[in-house]
Amino acid sequence: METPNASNFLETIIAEDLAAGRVQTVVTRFPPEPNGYLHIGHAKSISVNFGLAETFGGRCNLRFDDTNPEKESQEYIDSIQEDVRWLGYNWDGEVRFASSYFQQLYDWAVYLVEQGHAYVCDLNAEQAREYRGTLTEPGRNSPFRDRSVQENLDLLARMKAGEFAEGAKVLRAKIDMASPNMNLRDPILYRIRKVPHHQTGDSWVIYPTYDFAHGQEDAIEGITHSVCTLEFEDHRPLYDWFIEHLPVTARPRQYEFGRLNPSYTITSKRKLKQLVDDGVVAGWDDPRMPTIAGMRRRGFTPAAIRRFCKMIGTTRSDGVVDVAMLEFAIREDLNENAPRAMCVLDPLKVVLTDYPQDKVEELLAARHPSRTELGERIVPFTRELYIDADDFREEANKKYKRLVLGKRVRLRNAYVIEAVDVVKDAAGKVLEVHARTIPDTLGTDPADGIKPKGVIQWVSASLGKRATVRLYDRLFNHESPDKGDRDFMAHINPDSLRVVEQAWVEPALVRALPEQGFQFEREGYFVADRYDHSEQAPVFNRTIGLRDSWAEQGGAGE
RNA sequence: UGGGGUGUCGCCAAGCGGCAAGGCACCAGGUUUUGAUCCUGGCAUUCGGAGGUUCGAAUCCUCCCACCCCAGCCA
Repeated sequence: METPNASNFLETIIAEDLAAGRVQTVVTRFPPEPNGYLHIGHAKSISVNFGLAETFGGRCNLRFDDTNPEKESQEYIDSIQEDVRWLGYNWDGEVRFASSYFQQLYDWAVYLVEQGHAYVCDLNAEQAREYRGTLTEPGRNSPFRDRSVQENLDLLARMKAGEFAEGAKVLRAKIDMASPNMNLRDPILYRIRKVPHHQTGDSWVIYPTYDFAHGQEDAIEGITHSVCTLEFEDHRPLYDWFIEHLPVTARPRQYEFGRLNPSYTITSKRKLKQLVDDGVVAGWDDPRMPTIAGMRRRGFTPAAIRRFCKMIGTTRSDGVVDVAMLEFAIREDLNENAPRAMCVLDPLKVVLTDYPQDKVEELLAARHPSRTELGERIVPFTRELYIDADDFREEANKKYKRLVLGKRVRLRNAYVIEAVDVVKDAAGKVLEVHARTIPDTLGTDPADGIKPKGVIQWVSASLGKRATVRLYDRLFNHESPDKGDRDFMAHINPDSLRVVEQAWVEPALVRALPEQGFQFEREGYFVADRYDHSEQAPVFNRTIGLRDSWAEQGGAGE
């Protein structure tokens, strides 16, 4: 068998395990807790886990790590499955739930008690913290640590039966209160929570902790490589301890990689939830959110997200990835695949005084500049048009390549025109531009040799359609909005959303399907809103602007 | 001041003792009916620092420094 070309440390490990015969088939899992929507950081984890299975011809499970019913809900379970599928991944078999292993987990807890490896502790949370010691001082043994097996068995059964109040008792592993690794100072296995569970209803009043559940879930499912993020590294000795002390039939191994931290972004479910709850954004799927659902609504494609995840690599170092890389990924995809169209965001009327009043020419325009197979669309040309106010100036220096009074410009996919006059209001504001069309300039330069310097987009004033365009920008104006103890709420970008209620788009655009993406030439990439767009009331979201070296040079400021 | 990690170009990242890949960003040209795309070229005598081993070190050894994670009955 050919050894796959290892391109990251996990692939190297797996390739060696396969080569050494330690595992026959690679089985990984993506194990989200259903307590929030998936975000870009999860996309990386999904890419890593499903990607590993794919690379080595193995399997990847989707398992909900639902051991804490208080924070979880069906809404999250549904959204997570939808997001994973949307990203283009298929999990092996049915969706799994940690909760479906509750009985097995409980039986193993009983086993540990029988072996003298676990005990019921009556310390309350505060006392437990005191007994635990600190990072530099060892903890002290709980006064309940030496209860008899018989008493522990009885107490555990009564915990399960609901005889005790929440917080009154916990089940703990008997390991080492002096361990320098805090996770080994008699960790808690079960706590009492008298709340119904979204999957198991009220059949349980005690729930296993992450530490007692995760590795065993992996063992039950035959996971060979349990991949998680760096902060769980200290938990690995405990993960291994349970596997070694329990009669499990498989031997999963945990490996950790560095989580994704994109700049100008937060990826904490708690904080994202706060943005939603405080109304800073319209919901988990607000296009400004770094959630999968939000990015989807923003116009990102699964391919671009997957590409980005591959691009950033998988390592054990933990840093901040420039969002510019994510932006590159979506631009690359959309540049290649999005049909072109014309949209005017800040309309300024242009009247072609030499063009017949009722004449309409149905011009043909390529859907894509290089992919001719995408065909053409019809764009109506009329006497009155809209161009962007920013594309006209009464006077300008030679660096300005748009329409200037007395000068020419190419109307994209149409004629070259020359501005001959302006109409202003009392305050001197330009209301409309009068221009003339240069004859025979469709698809060719002017016969007189005076070539226009630039090209601008336009929309027929009489046949174009009105549309709502939402211009999104990054949600935070700080590169690391929540690093350290920074208050991320103080770094919200107040201009993260600008709604243009009366943009003009070429008529064909109103028939766009929801979620269809376009490049509005010279503006950026846009998508018909997944929920709000309709032919009668078109709504487009800006996914990302075009690269703009003109603006970068300060051109916009001239 | 305990334990566990990580340090290669502004950012991500290859490299695993033989003479510093690649991508993003940036800069300079060229093409262009999108100031986009595309194309070309530039961008680490140096790998957190200091010693040491070696003919040879980003790669091995020693010490030091910086940053991240851990004291939830969260995951």
